[in-house]
Amino acid sequence: MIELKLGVGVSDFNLEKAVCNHGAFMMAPNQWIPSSKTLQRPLRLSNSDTSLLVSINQSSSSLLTLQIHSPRSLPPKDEVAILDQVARMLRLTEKDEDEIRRFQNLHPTAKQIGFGRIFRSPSLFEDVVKSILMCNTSWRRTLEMAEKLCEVQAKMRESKKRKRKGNNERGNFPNAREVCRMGVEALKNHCLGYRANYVVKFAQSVESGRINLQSLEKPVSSPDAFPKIKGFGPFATANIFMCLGFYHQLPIDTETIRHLKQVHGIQYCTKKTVGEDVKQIYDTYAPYQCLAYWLELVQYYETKFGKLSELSSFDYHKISGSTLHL
DNA sequence: ACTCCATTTGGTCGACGCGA
DNA sequence: TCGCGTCGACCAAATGGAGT
Repeated sequence: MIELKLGVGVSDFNLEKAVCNHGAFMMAPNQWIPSSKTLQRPLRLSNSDTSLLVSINQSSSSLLTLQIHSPRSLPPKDEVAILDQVARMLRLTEKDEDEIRRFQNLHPTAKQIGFGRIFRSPSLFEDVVKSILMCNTSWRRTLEMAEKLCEVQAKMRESKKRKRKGNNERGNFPNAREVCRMGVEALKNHCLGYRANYVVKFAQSVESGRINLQSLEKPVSSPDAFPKIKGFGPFATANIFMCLGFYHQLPIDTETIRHLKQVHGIQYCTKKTVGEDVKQIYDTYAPYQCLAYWLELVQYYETKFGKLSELSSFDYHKISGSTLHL
Protein backbone atom coordinates (compact mmCIF):
# COMPACT_ATOMS: atom_id res chain seq x y z
CA MET A 1 0.00 0.00 0.00
CA ILE A 2 1.38 3.40 -0.92
CA GLU A 3 -0.07 6.77 -0.19
CA LEU A 4 -0.12 9.66 -2.57
CA LYS A 5 -0.38 13.04 -0.97
CA LEU A 6 -2.04 15.53 -3.26
CA GLY A 7 -0.35 18.89 -3.66
CA VAL A 8 -1.63 21.93 -1.82
CA GLY A 9 -3.00 23.33 -5.10
CA VAL A 10 -5.24 20.31 -5.49
CA SER A 11 -7.72 21.26 -2.83
CA ASP A 12 -10.94 20.19 -4.48
CA PHE A 13 -9.83 16.85 -5.87
CA ASN A 14 -12.50 14.21 -6.17
CA LEU A 15 -11.52 10.80 -7.51
CA GLU A 16 -15.00 9.96 -8.69
CA LYS A 17 -15.22 13.18 -10.70
CA ALA A 18 -11.67 12.83 -12.00
CA VAL A 19 -12.42 9.38 -13.38
CA CYS A 20 -16.04 9.18 -14.48
CA ASN A 21 -16.14 11.98 -17.01
CA HIS A 22 -15.00 10.37 -20.23
CA GLY A 23 -15.72 7.11 -22.02
CA ALA A 24 -12.09 6.16 -21.39
CA PHE A 25 -12.85 5.06 -17.86
CA MET A 26 -15.24 2.42 -19.22
CA MET A 27 -12.64 0.93 -21.54
CA ALA A 28 -10.58 -2.09 -20.57
CA PRO A 29 -8.45 -2.58 -18.60
CA ASN A 30 -9.91 0.24 -16.50
CA GLN A 31 -12.47 -0.80 -13.98
CA TRP A 32 -14.48 1.53 -11.80
CA ILE A 33 -16.12 -0.03 -8.77
CA PRO A 34 -19.09 2.19 -7.82
CA SER A 35 -19.74 0.70 -4.38
CA SER A 36 -16.28 1.54 -3.03
CA LYS A 37 -15.42 4.34 -5.49
CA THR A 38 -12.30 2.46 -6.51
CA LEU A 39 -10.42 2.70 -9.76
CA GLN A 40 -8.73 -0.58 -10.51
CA ARG A 41 -6.44 -1.60 -13.36
CA PRO A 42 -3.03 -3.10 -14.07
CA LEU A 43 -0.11 -0.66 -14.19
CA ARG A 44 3.42 -1.23 -15.37
CA LEU A 45 6.59 -1.45 -13.31
CA SER A 46 9.67 0.54 -14.23
CA ASN A 47 10.90 -2.14 -16.64
CA SER A 48 7.55 -1.63 -18.48
CA ASP A 49 7.41 -5.39 -18.94
CA THR A 50 5.62 -6.51 -15.80
CA SER A 51 2.19 -5.26 -14.80
CA LEU A 52 0.55 -5.35 -11.39
CA LEU A 53 -3.04 -4.77 -10.48
CA VAL A 54 -3.51 -1.49 -8.61
CA SER A 55 -6.56 -0.25 -6.69
CA ILE A 56 -6.85 3.48 -6.25
CA ASN A 57 -9.01 5.05 -3.56
CA GLN A 58 -9.41 8.46 -2.09
CA SER A 59 -9.09 8.26 1.68
CA SER A 60 -9.41 11.97 2.40
CA SER A 61 -9.69 15.25 0.56
CA SER A 62 -5.93 15.38 0.08
CA LEU A 63 -4.90 11.74 0.14
CA LEU A 64 -5.04 8.91 -2.39
CA THR A 65 -4.21 5.36 -1.38
CA LEU A 66 -2.85 2.89 -3.89
CA GLN A 67 -3.15 -0.74 -3.06
CA ILE A 68 -0.72 -2.70 -5.16
CA HIS A 69 -1.69 -6.32 -5.50
CA SER A 70 1.75 -7.83 -5.23
CA PRO A 71 3.13 -10.69 -3.14
CA ARG A 72 6.20 -8.67 -2.15
CA SER A 73 6.99 -5.03 -1.54
CA LEU A 74 8.26 -3.01 -4.45
CA PRO A 75 11.57 -1.22 -4.92
CA PRO A 76 11.27 2.60 -4.93
CA LYS A 77 11.75 2.91 -8.70
CA ASP A 78 8.70 0.72 -9.31
CA GLU A 79 6.65 2.75 -6.86
CA VAL A 80 7.67 5.87 -8.74
CA ALA A 81 6.68 4.31 -12.05
CA ILE A 82 3.23 3.49 -10.71
CA LEU A 83 2.77 6.91 -9.14
CA ASP A 84 3.67 8.52 -12.47
CA GLN A 85 1.00 6.53 -14.27
CA VAL A 86 -1.61 7.40 -11.66
CA ALA A 87 -0.67 11.07 -11.90
CA ARG A 88 -1.09 10.95 -15.65
CA MET A 89 -4.50 9.30 -15.53
CA LEU A 90 -5.83 11.73 -12.96
CA ARG A 91 -3.97 14.79 -14.26
CA LEU A 92 -2.23 15.56 -11.02
CA THR A 93 0.19 18.07 -12.48
CA GLU A 94 0.69 21.76 -11.86
CA LYS A 95 -0.08 22.53 -15.48
CA ASP A 96 -3.38 20.65 -15.44
CA GLU A 97 -4.30 22.25 -12.15
CA ASP A 98 -3.66 25.66 -13.64
CA GLU A 99 -5.66 24.97 -16.79
CA ILE A 100 -8.64 23.66 -14.86
CA ARG A 101 -8.74 26.73 -12.67
CA ARG A 102 -8.59 29.02 -15.67
CA PHE A 103 -11.34 27.14 -17.46
CA GLN A 104 -13.55 27.15 -14.38
CA ASN A 105 -13.17 30.91 -14.14
CA LEU A 106 -14.62 31.13 -17.64
CA HIS A 107 -17.38 28.63 -16.93
CA PRO A 108 -19.35 29.05 -13.69
CA THR A 109 -21.19 25.74 -14.05
CA ALA A 110 -17.92 23.88 -14.38
CA LYS A 111 -16.66 25.56 -11.23
CA GLN A 112 -19.83 24.72 -9.38
CA ILE A 113 -19.79 21.03 -10.23
CA GLY A 114 -16.01 20.67 -10.20
CA PHE A 115 -15.61 19.70 -13.85
CA GLY A 116 -12.47 20.00 -15.93
CA ARG A 117 -10.19 17.10 -15.15
CA ILE A 118 -10.68 14.81 -18.15
CA PHE A 119 -9.66 11.25 -17.42
CA ARG A 120 -7.01 9.64 -19.57
CA SER A 121 -4.79 6.57 -19.87
CA PRO A 122 -1.58 5.90 -17.95
CA SER A 123 0.35 6.31 -21.21
CA LEU A 124 0.06 8.39 -24.36
CA PHE A 125 0.48 5.22 -26.40
CA GLU A 126 -2.70 3.79 -24.92
CA ASP A 127 -4.56 7.05 -25.55
CA VAL A 128 -3.50 7.10 -29.20
CA VAL A 129 -4.50 3.49 -29.83
CA LYS A 130 -7.81 3.99 -28.06
CA SER A 131 -8.47 7.03 -30.22
CA ILE A 132 -8.10 4.80 -33.26
CA LEU A 133 -10.51 2.30 -31.70
CA MET A 134 -13.10 5.05 -31.28
CA CYS A 135 -13.16 5.94 -34.96
CA ASN A 136 -15.67 4.70 -37.43
CA THR A 137 -17.60 2.38 -35.18
CA SER A 138 -20.13 2.20 -32.41
CA TRP A 139 -19.26 2.70 -28.75
CA ARG A 140 -20.13 -0.92 -28.10
CA ARG A 141 -17.55 -2.13 -30.61
CA THR A 142 -14.95 0.25 -29.25
CA LEU A 143 -15.37 -1.31 -25.81
CA GLU A 144 -15.10 -4.80 -27.29
CA MET A 145 -11.91 -4.00 -29.16
CA ALA A 146 -10.19 -2.61 -26.07
CA GLU A 147 -11.26 -5.70 -24.16
CA LYS A 148 -9.90 -8.01 -26.83
CA LEU A 149 -6.56 -6.21 -26.94
CA CYS A 150 -6.16 -6.74 -23.21
CA GLU A 151 -7.12 -10.40 -23.58
CA VAL A 152 -4.50 -10.92 -26.25
CA GLN A 153 -1.95 -9.23 -24.02
CA ALA A 154 -2.82 -11.59 -21.17
CA LYS A 155 -2.61 -14.65 -23.40
CA MET A 156 0.74 -13.56 -24.73
CA ARG A 157 2.11 -13.26 -21.22
CA GLU A 158 0.64 -16.58 -20.24
CA SER A 159 2.32 -18.42 -23.08
CA LYS A 160 5.58 -16.73 -22.16
CA LYS A 161 5.59 -18.25 -18.70
CA ARG A 162 3.36 -21.23 -19.23
CA LYS A 163 4.92 -23.20 -16.42
CA ARG A 164 2.90 -21.20 -13.90
CA LYS A 165 -0.49 -22.77 -13.98
CA GLY A 166 -3.82 -21.17 -13.25
CA ASN A 167 -2.63 -17.60 -13.06
CA ASN A 168 -5.70 -15.79 -14.23
CA GLU A 169 -3.82 -12.53 -14.44
CA ARG A 170 -5.88 -9.70 -15.86
CA GLY A 171 -4.42 -8.42 -19.09
CA ASN A 172 -3.04 -4.93 -19.33
CA PHE A 173 -3.44 -2.72 -22.35
CA PRO A 174 -0.53 -3.72 -24.61
CA ASN A 175 2.40 -1.35 -25.00
CA ALA A 176 4.14 -0.62 -28.30
CA ARG A 177 6.52 -3.55 -28.04
CA GLU A 178 3.72 -5.98 -27.33
CA VAL A 179 1.56 -4.67 -30.19
CA CYS A 180 4.52 -5.19 -32.55
CA ARG A 181 4.88 -8.76 -31.35
CA MET A 182 1.18 -9.46 -31.82
CA GLY A 183 1.43 -8.53 -35.49
CA VAL A 184 -1.11 -7.30 -38.00
CA GLU A 185 -2.65 -10.64 -38.91
CA ALA A 186 -3.45 -11.73 -35.37
CA LEU A 187 -4.95 -8.36 -34.51
CA LYS A 188 -6.95 -8.21 -37.72
CA ASN A 189 -8.63 -11.48 -36.87
CA HIS A 190 -8.96 -10.40 -33.29
CA CYS A 191 -11.71 -7.91 -34.02
CA LEU A 192 -9.58 -4.87 -34.88
CA GLY A 193 -10.30 -5.41 -38.57
CA TYR A 194 -8.70 -2.85 -40.85
CA ARG A 195 -7.61 -0.85 -37.78
CA ALA A 196 -4.96 -3.49 -37.09
CA ASN A 197 -2.83 -1.93 -39.82
CA TYR A 198 -2.96 1.51 -38.25
CA VAL A 199 -2.34 0.28 -34.73
CA VAL A 200 0.64 -1.89 -35.63
CA LYS A 201 2.15 0.76 -37.88
CA PHE A 202 1.91 3.27 -35.07
CA ALA A 203 3.43 0.84 -32.56
CA GLN A 204 6.30 0.19 -34.96
CA SER A 205 7.10 3.85 -35.38
CA VAL A 206 7.12 4.22 -31.60
CA GLU A 207 9.43 1.23 -31.22
CA SER A 208 11.77 2.39 -33.96
CA GLY A 209 12.02 5.79 -32.32
CA ARG A 210 10.58 7.64 -35.30
CA ILE A 211 7.83 8.89 -33.01
CA ASN A 212 8.99 10.02 -29.60
CA LEU A 213 6.01 9.98 -27.28
CA GLN A 214 7.92 11.23 -24.26
CA SER A 215 8.84 14.49 -25.92
CA LEU A 216 5.19 15.06 -26.87
CA GLU A 217 4.21 14.79 -23.22
CA LYS A 218 6.45 17.64 -22.13
CA PRO A 219 4.50 20.68 -20.97
CA VAL A 220 6.33 22.89 -23.47
CA SER A 221 5.23 20.77 -26.41
CA SER A 222 2.79 22.35 -28.87
CA PRO A 223 0.00 20.72 -30.88
CA ASP A 224 2.02 21.30 -34.07
CA ALA A 225 4.64 18.89 -32.78
CA PHE A 226 2.21 16.01 -33.05
CA PRO A 227 3.28 13.68 -35.87
CA LYS A 228 1.16 12.52 -38.76
CA ILE A 229 -0.30 9.14 -37.87
CA LYS A 230 -2.14 6.99 -40.36
CA GLY A 231 -5.70 6.49 -39.22
CA PHE A 232 -5.68 9.83 -37.47
CA GLY A 233 -8.08 12.32 -39.01
CA PRO A 234 -9.53 15.47 -37.46
CA PHE A 235 -11.60 13.58 -34.90
CA ALA A 236 -8.84 11.41 -33.48
CA THR A 237 -6.41 14.32 -33.56
CA ALA A 238 -8.71 16.58 -31.56
CA ASN A 239 -9.28 13.73 -29.17
CA ILE A 240 -5.58 13.23 -28.53
CA PHE A 241 -5.03 16.98 -28.23
CA MET A 242 -7.55 16.91 -25.43
CA CYS A 243 -5.53 14.17 -23.75
CA LEU A 244 -2.40 16.27 -24.10
CA GLY A 245 -4.10 19.30 -22.56
CA PHE A 246 -4.90 21.29 -25.70
CA TYR A 247 -8.60 21.97 -25.64
CA HIS A 248 -9.11 24.31 -28.61
CA GLN A 249 -10.21 21.78 -31.21
CA LEU A 250 -13.42 19.78 -30.75
CA PRO A 251 -13.48 16.08 -31.61
CA ILE A 252 -16.39 16.45 -33.98
CA ASP A 253 -18.35 13.32 -34.80
CA THR A 254 -21.98 12.34 -35.30
CA GLU A 255 -22.57 12.84 -31.59
CA THR A 256 -21.63 16.49 -32.00
CA ILE A 257 -24.24 16.99 -34.69
CA ARG A 258 -26.84 15.25 -32.59
CA HIS A 259 -25.88 17.35 -29.58
CA LEU A 260 -26.10 20.66 -31.42
CA LYS A 261 -29.50 19.73 -32.80
CA GLN A 262 -30.91 18.31 -29.61
CA VAL A 263 -29.40 20.52 -26.92
CA HIS A 264 -28.68 23.73 -28.81
CA GLY A 265 -31.70 23.63 -31.08
CA ILE A 266 -29.75 24.06 -34.28
CA GLN A 267 -32.18 22.49 -36.72
CA TYR A 268 -30.02 22.38 -39.81
CA CYS A 269 -26.78 21.00 -38.53
CA THR A 270 -24.92 18.78 -40.98
CA LYS A 271 -21.43 17.46 -41.55
CA LYS A 272 -20.73 20.58 -43.57
CA THR A 273 -22.04 23.17 -41.15
CA VAL A 274 -21.05 21.61 -37.84
CA GLY A 275 -17.59 23.16 -37.85
CA GLU A 276 -18.99 26.68 -38.06
CA ASP A 277 -21.80 25.95 -35.60
CA VAL A 278 -19.31 24.68 -33.06
CA LYS A 279 -17.32 27.91 -33.34
CA GLN A 280 -20.40 29.99 -32.75
CA ILE A 281 -21.21 28.09 -29.58
CA TYR A 282 -17.90 27.25 -27.96
CA ASP A 283 -15.43 29.95 -28.96
CA THR A 284 -16.58 31.94 -25.94
CA TYR A 285 -14.62 29.46 -23.85
CA ALA A 286 -11.42 29.60 -25.90
CA PRO A 287 -8.94 28.04 -25.50
CA TYR A 288 -11.02 25.53 -23.54
CA GLN A 289 -13.74 24.78 -26.12
CA CYS A 290 -13.42 21.03 -25.62
CA LEU A 291 -13.99 21.23 -21.90
CA ALA A 292 -17.17 23.24 -22.33
CA TYR A 293 -18.41 20.80 -24.94
CA TRP A 294 -17.49 17.76 -22.89
CA LEU A 295 -19.25 19.09 -19.82
CA GLU A 296 -22.46 19.41 -21.82
CA LEU A 297 -22.12 15.93 -23.26
CA VAL A 298 -21.58 14.36 -19.85
CA GLN A 299 -24.52 16.26 -18.40
CA TYR A 300 -26.68 15.07 -21.26
CA TYR A 301 -25.68 11.44 -20.79
CA GLU A 302 -26.28 11.67 -17.06
CA THR A 303 -29.80 13.03 -17.46
CA LYS A 304 -30.45 10.11 -19.76
CA PHE A 305 -28.63 7.25 -18.03
CA GLY A 306 -28.05 8.52 -14.49
CA LYS A 307 -24.68 9.17 -12.93
CA LEU A 308 -21.92 7.58 -14.99
CA SER A 309 -20.07 6.72 -11.80
CA GLU A 310 -22.95 4.57 -10.59
CA LEU A 311 -23.55 2.77 -13.85
CA SER A 312 -23.07 -0.98 -14.02
CA SER A 313 -20.32 -1.99 -16.42
CA PHE A 314 -22.88 -4.15 -18.20
CA ASP A 315 -24.60 -0.97 -19.34
CA TYR A 316 -21.53 0.87 -20.63
CA HIS A 317 -22.19 -0.10 -24.22
CA LYS A 318 -25.54 1.66 -24.11
CA ILE A 319 -24.00 5.07 -23.64
CA SER A 320 -24.72 7.01 -26.77
CA GLY A 321 -27.01 9.82 -27.73
CA SER A 322 -28.30 8.65 -31.07
CA THR A 323 -29.35 5.10 -30.34
CA LEU A 324 -32.05 4.61 -27.78
CA HIS A 325 -31.94 0.94 -26.88
CA LEU A 326 -32.44 1.06 -23.15
C1' DA B 1 -43.06 -14.27 -34.98
C1' DC B 2 -39.67 -15.52 -37.67
C1' DT B 3 -35.76 -15.72 -41.35
C1' DC B 4 -33.02 -13.54 -44.80
C1' DC B 5 -30.83 -10.16 -47.28
C1' DA B 6 -29.97 -5.43 -48.24
C1' DT B 7 -29.02 -1.02 -46.42
C1' DT B 8 -27.06 2.01 -43.10
C1' DT B 9 -23.73 3.47 -39.75
C1' DG B 10 -19.20 5.35 -38.18
C1' DG B 11 -14.31 8.47 -39.38
C1' DT B 12 -10.42 8.26 -42.42
C1' DC B 13 -7.82 7.28 -46.68
C1' DG B 14 -6.65 7.90 -51.25
C1' DA B 15 -8.10 8.92 -55.82
C1' DC B 16 -10.23 12.14 -58.48
C1' DG B 17 -11.72 16.53 -60.62
C1' DC B 18 -12.05 21.47 -60.13
C1' DG B 19 -10.38 26.15 -60.36
C1' DA B 20 -6.56 29.20 -59.76
C1' DT C 1 1.50 22.81 -59.76
C1' DC C 2 -1.12 23.66 -55.82
C1' DG C 3 -4.87 23.32 -52.43
C1' DC C 4 -9.55 22.41 -52.06
C1' DG C 5 -13.85 19.65 -51.82
C1' DT C 6 -16.21 15.28 -53.13
C1' DC C 7 -16.76 10.44 -53.08
C1' DG C 8 -16.14 5.42 -52.87
C1' DA C 9 -13.77 1.95 -50.07
C1' DC C 10 -12.71 0.09 -45.69
C1' DC C 11 -15.03 -3.49 -41.75
C1' DA C 12 -18.40 -5.38 -38.72
C1' DA C 13 -22.57 -5.13 -36.73
C1' DA C 14 -27.04 -3.01 -36.15
C1' DT C 15 -31.12 -2.03 -38.38
C1' DG C 16 -34.88 -2.06 -41.94
C1' DG C 17 -37.80 -4.28 -44.90
C1' DA C 18 -39.60 -7.98 -47.48
C1' DG C 19 -41.04 -12.39 -47.59
C1' DT C 20 -42.55 -16.55 -45.08
